Amino acid sequence: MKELLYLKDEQIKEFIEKLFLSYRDTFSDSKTILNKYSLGIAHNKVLHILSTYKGITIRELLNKLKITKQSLNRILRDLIKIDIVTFKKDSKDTRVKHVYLNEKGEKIFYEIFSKQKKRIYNALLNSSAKEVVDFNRVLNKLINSDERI
Amino acid sequence: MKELLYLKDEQIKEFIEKLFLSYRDTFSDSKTILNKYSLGIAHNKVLHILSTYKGITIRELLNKLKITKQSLNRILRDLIKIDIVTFKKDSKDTRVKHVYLNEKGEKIFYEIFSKQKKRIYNALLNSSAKEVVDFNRVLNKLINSDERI
DNA sequence: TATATTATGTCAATATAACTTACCAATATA
DNA sequence: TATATTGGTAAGTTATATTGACATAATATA
Repeated sequence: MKELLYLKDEQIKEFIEKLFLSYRDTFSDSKTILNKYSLGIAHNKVLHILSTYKGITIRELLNKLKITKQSLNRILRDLIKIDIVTFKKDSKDTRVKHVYLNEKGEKIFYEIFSKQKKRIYNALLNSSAKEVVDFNRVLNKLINSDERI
Repeated sequence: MKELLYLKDEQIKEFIEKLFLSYRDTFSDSKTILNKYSLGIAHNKVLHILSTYKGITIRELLNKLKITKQSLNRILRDLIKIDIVTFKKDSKDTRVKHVYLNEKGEKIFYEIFSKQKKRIYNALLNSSAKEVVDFNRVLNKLINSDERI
């Protein structure tokens, strides 16, 4: 049994503020690169997911991003225009489309990611392995309150 | 000296994804209440800061939020319209305005906060005190890369 | 005292990222 | 065959933010 934890509202407010700041700053770190390719944060998020979940379907993308397919389509059209994504029909269910980054896409994403990486890398490098494990554990509890793919 | 930590890109990507999810979900938890008062996430953030930093000045608000004063003014106008903020001139420098939530404002913010609180509360309550401390420590390192007020 | 700077407010135009509503086609499944 | 699922698209709208310009009042400084 874990020891009891007494939580004041002020502490919880602090955590909410910090979650916002860590998100905001992590996604603003990459702005210079995004501007270079006329992309925005919305594209950053899609590229991130495409890089992690290779061959993800449109439906799964929508479930992860929790945006409408009209919004996603705007983003995908931009990515198609600059030729950094490819699609492949599912072999069994031909309605389903799998999305991939092509070589150019992987390169551009890595450029973006390198910027975002620094903040995380520095924070984790200045932490102990135990701290990182605990950080990850609490983070998982924060996001696993509701279901994901 | 802390033990060496080996970090793969995939692990860092995971952390970036989780930071996004924890932020997004925490700030979508309060949507029902915000809708009730015709407010949005931008208002939520300002109310949060006003609740934590009572009597904050406009300049400090701008520095915390990192938005333009035009954007902040739109938000403040809405808060004035529904009569939940008050202002007080600084006694020494009368250019400076201090912003406060009034009683109605504190009430509405608490309604909003109560929704957001649940996610954090549940995550932290299911964690040990040590885990929470480590979580906080890493979070601080993530956001203290650049200066704030 | 004259000038510069700071704090705040406002107008207009624009950008980004999302939304709602509606409709369509192809395919899969009960 | 009827219904559900996967994906695409169009029109119009909303929320949040931007840039640039201009204004006022108060304070700081040369």
